[in-house]
Amino acid sequence: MRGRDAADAAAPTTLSVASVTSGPPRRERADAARNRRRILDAAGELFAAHGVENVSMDAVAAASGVGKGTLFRRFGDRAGLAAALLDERESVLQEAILRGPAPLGPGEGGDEPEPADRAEAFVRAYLDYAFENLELVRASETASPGARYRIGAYRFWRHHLTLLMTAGGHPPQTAELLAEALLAPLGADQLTAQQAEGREPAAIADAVAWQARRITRA
Amino acid sequence: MRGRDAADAAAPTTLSVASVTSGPPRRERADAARNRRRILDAAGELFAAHGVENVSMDAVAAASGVGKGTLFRRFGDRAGLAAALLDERESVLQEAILRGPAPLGPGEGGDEPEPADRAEAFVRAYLDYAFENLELVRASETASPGARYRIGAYRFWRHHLTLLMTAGGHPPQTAELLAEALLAPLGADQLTAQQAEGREPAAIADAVAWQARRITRA
DNA sequence: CAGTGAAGTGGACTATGGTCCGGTTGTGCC
DNA sequence: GGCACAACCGGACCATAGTCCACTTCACTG
Repeated sequence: MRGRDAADAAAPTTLSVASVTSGPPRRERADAARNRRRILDAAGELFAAHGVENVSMDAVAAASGVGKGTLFRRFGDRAGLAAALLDERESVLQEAILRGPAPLGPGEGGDEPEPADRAEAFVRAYLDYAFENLELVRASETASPGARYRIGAYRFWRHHLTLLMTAGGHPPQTAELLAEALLAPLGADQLTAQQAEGREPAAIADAVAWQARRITRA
Repeated sequence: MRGRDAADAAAPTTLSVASVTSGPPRRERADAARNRRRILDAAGELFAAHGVENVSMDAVAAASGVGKGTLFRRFGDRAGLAAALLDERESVLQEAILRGPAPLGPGEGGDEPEPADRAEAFVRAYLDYAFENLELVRASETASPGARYRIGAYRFWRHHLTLLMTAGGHPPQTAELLAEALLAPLGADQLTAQQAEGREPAAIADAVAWQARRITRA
């Protein structure tokens, strides 16, 4: 991609998964907006009907009544498309983390929740979200190697956990490394593999949540 | 692939990365053996010269003087080829874990090393290995989504860590989940991303090693 | 040493993600 | 209204992973 569209767009409070649907700096042309909607709608239906893995980008383009070039121009690549589809549900979670009630969010002023509690709550909330949208999340993370770490949302999760780790008593450098280490088992590929092995989401959540508590306190 | 070669082969003590180079149940035909060597040699050179990412399977086939069909028949896919190339160095590590001196291995009979010490030693040894062969390991893990978890070696690492976790006092179910969670930040993709972000291998090792200790004890 | 069939071979073929660019169209400005 | 130009469009095009299968070769057997 020559990466114009997919790259620009503002930097809102919540780091959108791909910063695609948020308001662009200069208003988007009407035909472009129309095509975006069409693509998103068509992709949503196709994915729901046949499973994300089984839908080619060609198919999405065809079903949207749009050329392949347009599709890629708007979303960059397969991961970008998946990310855009995820965007809305994901920012709900981000919102809850930033401003929601404790322990997931900071809660009302006064009684600060424990970092370990917040970390555990985050892990559980994230896993709920991820398992509910597993195919899509996976597509957004594994389209190309390293895609996961480039997504805006990853930065958000990492930043959040880094803050919690710091609050837990870790020095800044270490905090970020630990945040990353804690995020690793939440990768969609890992979750998919575990699920394929017959592991229950609840069991996974328990294990990672325990780990999160344990790690948070220095 | 119709998966004959890449799938069969015996199950030796050390689970080879792809069980490709170990002795097959029925002796391999001479021409096949010769081609395998050719391919491995050519691939090794090409990878070293241009970087794993920049070498297409076509190029490997051409440089080996072998048809593409042969290449894929023997190694299944890109990941399989990378795995075969890794096989030797990797089984050195496995050997050290199974029978080497403490704390990485079990040591001489008598003074059993602490599980936490062994877990830390494993993490550090594995990271040494992984960083030294990062491109290849990455290719073996990310050629197709989920490839990592299908590789024989992954099972080996997981089994080893599961044992240590159990020894650390965790119930079996949890132990395996924690092993998996601890393996996650050792994924080549993750390591590559961290490195790209300017993180030092030593710092990463310290963080994950600390985490390993912390997690091992129930 | 010839016969036999399993194992092995190679390259044409398919599928698909992603790129390119000549032509079109919407928008702000005079 | 009409001009100018950036933004946008679409589909031909390319590269590459992986599949298929008609044909060849090895190694064992009588």
